[in-house]
Amino acid sequence: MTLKKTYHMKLTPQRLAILEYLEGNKAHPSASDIYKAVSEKYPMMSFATVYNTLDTLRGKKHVRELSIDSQKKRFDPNLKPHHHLICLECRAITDVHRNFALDLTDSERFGYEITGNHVDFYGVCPKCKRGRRSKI
Amino acid sequence: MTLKKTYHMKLTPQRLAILEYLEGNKAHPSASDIYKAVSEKYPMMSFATVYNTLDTLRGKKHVRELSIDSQKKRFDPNLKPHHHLICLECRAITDVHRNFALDLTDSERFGYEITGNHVDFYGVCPKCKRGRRSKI
DNA sequence: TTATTATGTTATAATCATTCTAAATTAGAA
DNA sequence: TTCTAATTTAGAATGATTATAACATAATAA
Ligand SMILES: [Mn+2]
Ligand SMILES: [Mn+2]
Ligand SMILES: [Zn+2]
Ligand SMILES: [Zn+2]
Repeated sequence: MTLKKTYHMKLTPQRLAILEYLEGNKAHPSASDIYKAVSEKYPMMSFATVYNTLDTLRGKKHVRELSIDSQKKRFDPNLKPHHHLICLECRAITDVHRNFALDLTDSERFGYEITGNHVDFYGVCPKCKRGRRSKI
Repeated sequence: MTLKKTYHMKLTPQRLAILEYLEGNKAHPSASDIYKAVSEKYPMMSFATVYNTLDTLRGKKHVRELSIDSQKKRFDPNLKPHHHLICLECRAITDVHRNFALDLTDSERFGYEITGNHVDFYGVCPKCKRGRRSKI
C-alpha cells in the first residue's frame, strides 16, 4: 500500500518492473535502455508500455526528462535539483550536486518569468580518456 | 573570394541561401525551419541539402547544434560562447551573453576532463505570459 | 577558356525514436 | 466477487534524420 501512496497510480507488474529498474539508477537511461533491461526479466513487456509509463511518471514528477542527448530522450529518477557532466565521446552522464546561484539581471531576462536553470558540463570521461591513450 | 576564405567549402547557390538565412538569425531554427524559409526563395532546394549543409557547417564550426529541444535539433550561427533562456510553452530560445565562472572541484569532476559548459534557463516568455492572461 | 574531377545536389528509400490506435486485459473500488 | 475505468499490447503511423546512387557543378589547372 505504501507504494501506491507514493506514486498515485495503478501499480501493474510492468510499472513495478520499470520503477524497480529506475530506483537509484544513475545512468540516465533512454526508453530503449529501459525496455532492454526490463524485458529481459519480464518478456511480456511492450515498448509502448515503457513510453506510456515514462509519460505518466513524468506527469506525476517522478522522473525528469532530459534533452541532453539529441538522439533520444533520457530519463532521470533523481529528483533532487542537480546538474550534469556529459562525456562528448560516449554520452555518459554523471550527476553534479551543487547549487549554483545563477541569477539573470532584468535586462538579461527579456521579460521572461524564470522558473529554473540547468547546467551541462561537457568533457571526456575517464574511461574514454583511457581509450584514447591506447589508440595513439 | 572573401566568403570562400571564410567558409573553406564550395559555395553553391544552395549553401549561400542557407548561410544568408542563418546570418544574424537569433531564432535558433531547426532544419525544417531553414528548409521552409529557404525553399520559398529557392524552390529547387532539397531537404537533404539542408541537412548536408548543416552537417558541413557544424563540422567546420560555423554553427552550433543545440540539443535543447528533444523533438528536433536546433542550430545557432552565433559562435560567441553564450547561454540560453528557453520558453517552456512555445520553445522560443533567447541568448544570454554572460560569462558564468562555473568550476567544478576535483571531487565533482569524477576524473572527467572538462572542456566547457552551458547553462539553460527555463521560464515563460513575455508573449506566452500575455497569452495566459487572456485565457483566464 | 575549356576540360576534368572531386564535391555537392537531388529524389527517394531507409532508419530510428516516438506516438497513435483499437482490441484485450486487469488493478482496485464497490 | 463483480464491475469498470485504466492499462497493456501489437502493430501501424508519424516525424526527424540519414543513406543511396544517379546527376549536376564549382573550382582547379592546362
Ligand atoms: Mn541526473
Ligand atoms: Mn544562441
Ligand atoms: Zn566517455
Ligand atoms: Zn513562449
